[in-house]
Amino acid sequence: MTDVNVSPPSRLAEGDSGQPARSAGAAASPPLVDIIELFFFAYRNFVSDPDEILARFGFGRAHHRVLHFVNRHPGMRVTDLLDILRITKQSLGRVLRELVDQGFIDSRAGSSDRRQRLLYVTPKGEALARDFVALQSARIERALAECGGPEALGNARRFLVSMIDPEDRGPIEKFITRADRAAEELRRLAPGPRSGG
Amino acid sequence: MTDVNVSPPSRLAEGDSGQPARSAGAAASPPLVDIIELFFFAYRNFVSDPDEILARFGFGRAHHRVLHFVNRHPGMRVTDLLDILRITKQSLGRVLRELVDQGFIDSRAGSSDRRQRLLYVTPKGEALARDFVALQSARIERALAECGGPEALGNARRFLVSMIDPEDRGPIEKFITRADRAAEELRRLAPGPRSGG
DNA sequence: ACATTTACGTCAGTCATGTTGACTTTTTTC
DNA sequence: GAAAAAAGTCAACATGACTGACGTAAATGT
Repeated sequence: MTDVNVSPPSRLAEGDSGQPARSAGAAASPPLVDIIELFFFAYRNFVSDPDEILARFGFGRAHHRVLHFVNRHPGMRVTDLLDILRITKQSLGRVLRELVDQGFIDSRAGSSDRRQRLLYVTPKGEALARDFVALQSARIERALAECGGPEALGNARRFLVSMIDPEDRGPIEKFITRADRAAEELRRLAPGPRSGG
Repeated sequence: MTDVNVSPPSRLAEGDSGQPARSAGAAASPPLVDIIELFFFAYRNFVSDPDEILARFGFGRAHHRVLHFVNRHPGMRVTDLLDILRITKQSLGRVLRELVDQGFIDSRAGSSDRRQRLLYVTPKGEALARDFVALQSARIERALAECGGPEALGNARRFLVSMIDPEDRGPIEKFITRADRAAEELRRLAPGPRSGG
């Protein structure tokens, strides 16, 4: 099973087509431990991309997450955000209040149900959210380009989806497609005032 | 499900021919934002796998990281660990002390340089570290199996490596290969009672 | 030999972000 | 009109990061 070459230094750079060694419970270390570690290091770089910008506003990574998801889903309720982030409303409350106070997020009462607070990014908030997406997208683009073929994007997406708990995938994919569709809609209706400013 | 191409599939194909929209604030969202979000959700699931076990010992994720890396690199110095984890020695100190006090990690003075504290997992610590690796490996194996072909592992590895800052890759790859080689060595010398096939 | 540097540890304080639990207000729903 | 839901708030606490200062032992350089 572990006849996957461990020694050649090029192991990481080259994809290797060795077999994954189906022995889930016990041993099976060698070929998968590196994925565990690469995932750790990659994610650490990934989330630290926005740090410098965040620091300029006195924000942390929690602010980034909140801003990102509100930007992706304008008009979302506080409860929706809690479901996505899986934190308590007390934790969210602090961060959200700062974002609202500093004019990055706007919170309006729902029209059909006035108990709800619907969350929107302000233009200022949208600009910041776009900066973050641009930063992280640049890293992903570079990575995909390094991977070569045009199938790299699909491969990465498939892998990441498969890494998610099956029971979480439905909601997450629904969330993503809905947000993408809404963004596309917006782009069609109001083309192009962006990127100029 | 995996072809969440909600928008014109052109973006990535054009990625190289067109300009990569490098300047912050340019357009270019649709196909990459989903990767950003999938990375977030996937990593969250990934790191929460060991939580239940950790809680049984009153440990947190910091303990997991320390134990993992010490297990991977027996005899590593405290400074090495600090370099890898990129935290301060004060932060590491607390966690490390708890792991030593509870008998998961052993800290011996170096023989050639007696200022050094060389870190080793105890049998108890090794068992725990192996549990964590088994848990996370199971998720990765399942994901790779879902991705289909035998090239899925290589694809994932390439993608993750490419997501890492280029200047970090050398040290990280060196670390991983060295650890793999040492582990292989150990397996050859002392074929444990544990390792299945 | 002595000064410097290195490796490690520790005290003291702070910050960011998470947690529980209890409670209120407003509004919708049954 | 009672119950439930959405949101907000207060208080207390845990974790894991941070800075800065200081101490001690051992290696190293001149």
